[in-house]
Amino acid sequence: MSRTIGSNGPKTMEAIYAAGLGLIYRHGYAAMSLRQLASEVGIQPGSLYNHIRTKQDLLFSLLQTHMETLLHALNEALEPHTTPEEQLRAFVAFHVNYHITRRAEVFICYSELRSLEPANYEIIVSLRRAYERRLMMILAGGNAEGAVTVPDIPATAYALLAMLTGVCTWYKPGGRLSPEDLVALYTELTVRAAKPLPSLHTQT
Amino acid sequence: MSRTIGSNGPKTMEAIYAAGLGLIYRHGYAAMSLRQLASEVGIQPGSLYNHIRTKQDLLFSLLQTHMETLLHALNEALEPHTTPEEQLRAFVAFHVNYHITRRAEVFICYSELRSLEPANYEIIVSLRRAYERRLMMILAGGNAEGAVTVPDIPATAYALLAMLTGVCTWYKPGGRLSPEDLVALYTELTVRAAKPLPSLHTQT
Amino acid sequence: MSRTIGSNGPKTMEAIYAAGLGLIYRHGYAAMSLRQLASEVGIQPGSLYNHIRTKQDLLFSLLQTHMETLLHALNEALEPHTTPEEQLRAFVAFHVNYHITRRAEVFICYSELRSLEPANYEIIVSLRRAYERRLMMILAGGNAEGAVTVPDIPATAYALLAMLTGVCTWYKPGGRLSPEDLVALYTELTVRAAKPLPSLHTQT
Amino acid sequence: MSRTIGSNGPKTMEAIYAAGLGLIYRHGYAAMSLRQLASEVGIQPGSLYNHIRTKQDLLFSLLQTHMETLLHALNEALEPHTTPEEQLRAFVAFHVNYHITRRAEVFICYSELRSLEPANYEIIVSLRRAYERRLMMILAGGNAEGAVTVPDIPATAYALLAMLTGVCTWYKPGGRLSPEDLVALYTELTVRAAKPLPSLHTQT
DNA sequence: GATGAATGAGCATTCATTCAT
DNA sequence: AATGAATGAATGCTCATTCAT
Repeated sequence: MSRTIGSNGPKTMEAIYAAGLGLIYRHGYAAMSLRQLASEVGIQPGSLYNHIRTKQDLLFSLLQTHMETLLHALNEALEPHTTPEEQLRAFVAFHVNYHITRRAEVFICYSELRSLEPANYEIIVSLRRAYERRLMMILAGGNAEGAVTVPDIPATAYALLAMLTGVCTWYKPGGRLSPEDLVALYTELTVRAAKPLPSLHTQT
Repeated sequence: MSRTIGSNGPKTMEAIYAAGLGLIYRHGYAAMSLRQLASEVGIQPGSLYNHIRTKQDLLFSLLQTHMETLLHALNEALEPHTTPEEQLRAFVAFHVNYHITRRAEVFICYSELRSLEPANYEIIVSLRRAYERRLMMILAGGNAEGAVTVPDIPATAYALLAMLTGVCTWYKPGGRLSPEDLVALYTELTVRAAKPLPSLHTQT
Repeated sequence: MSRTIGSNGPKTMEAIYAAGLGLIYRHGYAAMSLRQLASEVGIQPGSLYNHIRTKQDLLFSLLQTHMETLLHALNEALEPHTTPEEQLRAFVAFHVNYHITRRAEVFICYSELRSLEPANYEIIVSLRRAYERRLMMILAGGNAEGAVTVPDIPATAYALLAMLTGVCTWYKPGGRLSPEDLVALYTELTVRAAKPLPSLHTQT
Repeated sequence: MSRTIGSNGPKTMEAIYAAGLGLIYRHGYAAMSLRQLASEVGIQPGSLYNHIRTKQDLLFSLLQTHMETLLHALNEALEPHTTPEEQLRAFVAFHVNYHITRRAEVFICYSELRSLEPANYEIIVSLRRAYERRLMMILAGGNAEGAVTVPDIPATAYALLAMLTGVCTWYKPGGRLSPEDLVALYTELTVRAAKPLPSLHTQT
């Protein structure tokens, strides 16, 4: 009803990204219609195309921005740490904190990979591999020093990442456990899993 | 003019479920069209309605059948075991084996919950909670006995389930690691995570 | 309002072709909307797709059917005739008669060539070349015998075809001139143009 | 932010007409979008409206300018000639030369008549009728003097015009035949068609 | 004179579903 | 149990046009 008039440029763009992120998170890319999106933003469907090229492009931008921000933030978080165990703890703390504050981005970055066209898929997947490699290198460093001992580095990395990322699916802000609790919990589980049980090894 | 070849009779139903499972797994429920499904089955779209009531019904049947089969199989797998650690190992072995052989069912059972209508959603989620409770009870039993010591039972259960279920997303049959290797690996990681690091506790 | 129900197969198909032909003739391919077409046929827009694959396909089918029918009919019309002048007269009579009874088909076959996708374009253009070649061969036969003398066979053929086809743009059934009058007129003009002016040649 | 480069000032108008002519010629009025046009001109779609009132107006201006220029040029070309045969030859030479140098204008002036709104249509069609009347009056003058003898003046005029105008559809600059060749060819064909075959008439 | 963001209508096409046969 | 033709709503996207800046 209330007709907005005149240039509204960058605000509209941000609103589209924000609303698009939420809709894809809640309903999925295929199930989100651009009419819904436009209506949440408060413009007509056709007007979306002053800001995005296609629906696919919106998804790709969302994922790419997220992955690049994530990688950059990870690098900053790991920088000060030198020993494998410190790095592992820093990784867990960073991952959990980042993932519970950006649940939507993280979630769609896993769930909507299949909605990407092949060329876009390759780009996002290679960014994700770079992220996974950081964890693998930490584990490898630990294995080398003996501070950390994991059975199979890639498989363990995938297992730990799945565990840590899973927090997104059940964490709700304001719930029983605070972010700090979660970081403590996941750090404990990860560090345990990454170290051999001394008794077992002593006995062997 | 007359009867076109294609699947017929009771086989059609099975073919619809099998093709539907694959399509939802690969493309997602919203992105799968009943025309695609019919064409994979070898019938006309209208003919689907001799076998299913609606698209939603097909999804629900797939998930419900999966969850009930899963729960039943879990009960059988846990039955012979009595101590918490044995039960935990049995749970991991069962979960990993089952999940890597039914990757599609397992995957859509997580990813397509949001595509369920509210009534159907409640039914599936409560089945899933029953499954999760089994793990929580094992952990609780372990904590009670001291054989296993986890910081927060529900949170640990979710973390472990996420880790174990994650195997579906990267396991490919015929890959570097055999199912037995995976069971061994995940058992090791789970048991480590579920037991305190003696050094820590000795020192405290 | 009045809902037509049940199978109406081949009739609908014919109605789509007939209405499509008329709409493309009157408004042009680009300016014809499938909504218009559906409404002329008396069905919903989506129902068109039970009969045609795409809008482009409809255009192509119309043109291809026309060109193949035209070529076939020309062959029949020319068959009984043997001398170049007889063949030329038969060609003119056939062309004029056919073109004033199928004005729409003929018109769109010229005007909508540019609306065809490349692959379809090639097919239609090669059919049209086959038609033009028939006239060129008649002229060549005449030149050889001396019964007919034209300056440049391809250019003359194009000129005559343009002249003869032009009848479509101004002929209206029931007008001042009957089809027979037109055939007589165009035959006279064509035969005159195809024969040298004796005076000119005597003098040279 | 500030002023974008691109065409500016009075040149923009010319660029719009030139690009519009080419686009309508190649794709047709309905199939040409103002976005395409703007992009060829190097401005934004909205900026077009500083120069044209509507898309329809652009088409009308193009056709009106063409027709008025054409009529004026014809008058100049015919002025020096007095006998019907001289006038007929002058008409053919003018028409062919003009049409092969302004193929686009000529083509759209026939093909896009139907895209004109009724009021605009009437104006253009009446200009075209004035052009056709010039040829009819030449033929009538010839018939009166006996120098030229055609069966039915309007029909013959339409036939000849169609033949002469057809040159646009197949002439390509730099092809096998030069403009002079074409003028000679079309003059020959026209003069032949406009004169009776003496032999026929002697025998009758 | 140009921009960029907006509108509202319209586009070709696809969808889940129905139903007479 | 299957078909094929239909529906009506929805899809992503494009259109000519407007207008504050």
